[in-house]
Amino acid sequence: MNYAGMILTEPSLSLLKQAPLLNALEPEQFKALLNTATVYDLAEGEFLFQQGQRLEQIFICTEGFIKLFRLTPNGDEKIVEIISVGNSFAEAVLFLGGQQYPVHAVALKAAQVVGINAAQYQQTLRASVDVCFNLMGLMSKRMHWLLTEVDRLTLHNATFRLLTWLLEAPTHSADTILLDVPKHVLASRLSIKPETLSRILKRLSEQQLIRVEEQMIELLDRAALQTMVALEA
Amino acid sequence: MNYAGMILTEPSLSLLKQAPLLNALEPEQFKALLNTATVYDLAEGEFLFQQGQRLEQIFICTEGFIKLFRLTPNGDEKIVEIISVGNSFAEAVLFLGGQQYPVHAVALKAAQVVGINAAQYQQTLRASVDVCFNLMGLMSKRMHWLLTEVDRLTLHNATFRLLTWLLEAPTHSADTILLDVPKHVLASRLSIKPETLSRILKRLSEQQLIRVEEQMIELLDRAALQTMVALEA
DNA sequence: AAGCTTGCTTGACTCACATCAAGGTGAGAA
DNA sequence: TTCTCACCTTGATGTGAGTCAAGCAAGCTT
Repeated sequence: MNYAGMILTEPSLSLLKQAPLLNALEPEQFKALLNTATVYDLAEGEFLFQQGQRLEQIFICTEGFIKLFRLTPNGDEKIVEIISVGNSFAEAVLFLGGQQYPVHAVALKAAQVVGINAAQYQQTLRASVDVCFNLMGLMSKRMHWLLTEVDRLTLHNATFRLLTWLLEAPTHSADTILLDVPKHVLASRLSIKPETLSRILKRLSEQQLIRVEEQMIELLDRAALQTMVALEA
Repeated sequence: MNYAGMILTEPSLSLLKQAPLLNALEPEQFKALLNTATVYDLAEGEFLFQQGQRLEQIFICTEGFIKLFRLTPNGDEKIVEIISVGNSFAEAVLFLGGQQYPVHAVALKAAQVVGINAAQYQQTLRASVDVCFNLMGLMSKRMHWLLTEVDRLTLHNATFRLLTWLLEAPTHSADTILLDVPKHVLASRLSIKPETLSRILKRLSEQQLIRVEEQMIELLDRAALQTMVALEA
């Protein structure tokens, strides 16, 4: 953990400037925020913060992946979101007003995160309606995403959730998806057990719809998959 | 549908003024919004808008209940939220930017809704950071709620969802809950089938934890229910 | 090389909840 | 009164996905 102005490299800096949370700022405002920002370099598996913790910073990921998840006393874990480079999280701190934060945050692989003082960012918000609008747009997007998430969980089954994920996933080349996380993480993301994911992948393979090889999933018949989703959605 | 300034009764007006969306407004701003607002008097079962529709208004419920729900082609319905008097909805319009609205809205019983011009409200937002903060606070609360909703759906079973609902429900007197909607609506709200709800209620009754009579649910042992929830939560 | 660990797969079993189907009850209509 | 319709209940049966347990392969360590 170090002060941001000093140690951030150029690529990270330009990433920060582009982040929706910051991109409507005047250069001086941006600098001011950076001066009190802290940089966290996290090793794989290292916690950034824990559920229930009281936070004073909002975060922007500049390297690696951050996994946000919830935990039940019996140890069940549900991944709420995987934060990738350029995205912010924990903006809720701005309005939660002293309440505790609702998720855990841990680095999936080595990651770098910039923490921005929430109180100070609030001042910035108060100073600029444009920045407010940026943030509101962001929140509204997140809400919409959460809404469709609730949808998927209630209206649809595990296969459907996997299918929509597959069809929206960033393809490496044409119809090939390269998993950047182990399969059990994907499973949790989709709220299914690793065993079940394995079975579904197997079934889809037998139906000649996909081909799985290690970390790679190839969509053999994208059209067919799309109609499967369409029929049920 | 009529112009709001003319036909709104006094109680509805004061309700509007208290709504989080509007309560930071200057009196003139409030009046200006009202002048272009429209009032919808809906009969039971009447649609306010449909999923996929392009909206230009945000809404505040001043009477009755509005049910927000999603529909699949095969007719499955999932109630996303029940809006009661004093609450706003469809604020997402402000940031969705010409996209279609993600839910249906229909009156559960006779209801009155005030529709406020979204573009004009945006102007108001631009004019006042305080109003922005109000709205952001509102959105952040909703997001938090959605998050716990995803939680309940994935981490917990139907009985648990009913229990948490029971414990949070507005009690009529002491430990008596009076359902203001038919049971199958509650079922959908909890993402379970009416039959299953019926069975769960029966089981809890047999365990002497609750007593059900028509529209009334009495919590016979609130403490026991709370520990049940706590054990699993 | 032998042993451990981690991630993945597979099979047998279980269980919560859905589905299908058949009543029951009360309110309002004819 | 009787019909009908909406709402609710109950039983029989089906099924998707979780649980438990065993085993395999690849990559480590020592």
